[in-house]
Amino acid sequence: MSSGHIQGAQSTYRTLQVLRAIAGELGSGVSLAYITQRTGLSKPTVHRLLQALMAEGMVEKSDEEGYFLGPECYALGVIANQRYGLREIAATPVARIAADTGDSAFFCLRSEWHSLCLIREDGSYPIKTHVLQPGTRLPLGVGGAGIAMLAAMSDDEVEQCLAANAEECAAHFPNDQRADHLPRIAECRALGYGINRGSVVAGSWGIGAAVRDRHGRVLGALSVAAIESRLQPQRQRELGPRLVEAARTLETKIHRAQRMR
Amino acid sequence: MSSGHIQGAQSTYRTLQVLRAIAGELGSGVSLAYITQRTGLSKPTVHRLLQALMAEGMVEKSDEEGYFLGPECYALGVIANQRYGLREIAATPVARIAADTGDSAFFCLRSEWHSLCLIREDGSYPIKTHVLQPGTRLPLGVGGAGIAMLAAMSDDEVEQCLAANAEECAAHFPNDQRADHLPRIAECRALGYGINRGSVVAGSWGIGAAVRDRHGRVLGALSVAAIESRLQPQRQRELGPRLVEAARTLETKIHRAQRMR
DNA sequence: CTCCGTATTCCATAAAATGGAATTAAAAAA
DNA sequence: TTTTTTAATTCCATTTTATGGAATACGGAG
Repeated sequence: MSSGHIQGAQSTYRTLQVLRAIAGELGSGVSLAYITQRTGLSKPTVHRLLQALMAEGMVEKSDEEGYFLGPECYALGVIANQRYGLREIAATPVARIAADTGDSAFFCLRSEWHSLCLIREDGSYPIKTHVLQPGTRLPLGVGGAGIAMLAAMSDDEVEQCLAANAEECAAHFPNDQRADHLPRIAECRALGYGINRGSVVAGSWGIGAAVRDRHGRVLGALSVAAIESRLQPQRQRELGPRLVEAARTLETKIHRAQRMR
Repeated sequence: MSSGHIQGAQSTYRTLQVLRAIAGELGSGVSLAYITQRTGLSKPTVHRLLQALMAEGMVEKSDEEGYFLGPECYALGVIANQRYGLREIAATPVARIAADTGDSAFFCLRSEWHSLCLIREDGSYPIKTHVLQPGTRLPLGVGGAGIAMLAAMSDDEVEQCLAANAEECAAHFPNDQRADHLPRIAECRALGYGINRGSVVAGSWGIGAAVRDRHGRVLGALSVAAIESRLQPQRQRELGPRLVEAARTLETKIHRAQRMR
């Protein structure tokens, strides 16, 4: 998928490809054949890598459901969380946005070419859109957060991303093909925030603002979702900059957390 | 470290070795030299693997502190958590043990040859031992949970573990050398629960019971810690079986969670 | 400037990973 | 039950990739 270019580390890339093919299906198990197909690797290769990953506890296999991520992945995540405790750091701003706006607020994490919903906080407004739940994984470029993240990347990365997700978008998101993405990205770059006008589920609109790490890489995005009527242009112009500001504040908090031991 | 034996996957093992060498220092960054020394791999090899891991977001580097786990590790953990949500599942029993006994209760996760504290819940008794915090990592065999986990493994694994941790124990835990471990393991196997008689910090005692997955592999352990005077033999005989029972109940919950999608 | 510890690059060699094809196991159909 | 189909696993000669010694570059400290 990603064109691994460090020389002499092919199998490292392949190992990670396999892990992510499994991760891509979230909690549900996947078959060897599926991984084979998704990664483009040969059957014996995938099988060999899986055996090794299983021996190390990174992957487990259930007879009924196939392969899924194992306890060592979980442990790695727990440890990464010590430094990288995005959930804790982002929880406060997300809650505040939800409280202030009355709508549902989110923090989504970038994961490969996808957006992974980490936090959801509902606001007080009685009609809530339930498209994004914690754990929901959408291709980048889809949804408010996804648009913001994609727009925050280089054209080159955008290109790679659209290529990587083309198939999935074609299958699940008829309103998120290549031609639909580009103008939204341009708009987002101009405004600073991304606008989702119901392309995932009709009537469910959203706004997102990207969050970068200290090196400028896109980490994730803050976003707000509401029904169409609550996100008309005037409110977009109100919420957008508010989200962007919150994203900036969050960024400095994250940078600080990453700096100290 | 672990003698990877699946043929044709050397670099997968090496990649994971590097990741774990970094994870082993928890949130703090490590140097290339450190990883080199810890894994026994050559400098160019480690360097190459790190470049690849960084390109994939599994590892990050800060100029001041060196390498640490990156956002993709975090994301993997979040996803593994969907199925493997040990924290959520174990939270209730841990809280109940703390409430019932009045002492601090813990759930520790097995991570390689270490015990990683996931959950700590304080009881009502006013003197608390603060040796184990969430995130604390101890060699297996050290502490109540660690003894229980180690004792639950095969003699062969115990051997590997002691070898792997010998250096660390020698450096940090003078009361946890090989000769100290073996009788404790024997005791634990006889009783069903492990007893830590202050070998980490004098006066801080503990009891632990191992938790296995559906395939019998050790996942982690429940434990209780208190000051010495609160864990004398009579109370050990009271708490031990209680912990074991809680561990059994937890196991069935975990197995059920792992079975369904 | 030099020394020293650390990180990075090079490249000929050795070793490991590869994948086509064969085999086996597991489901599905007859 | 047996047959058919599909998926998983093993084999092994071939080729590519990973390897690590040595050389080089970097970054303080004196």
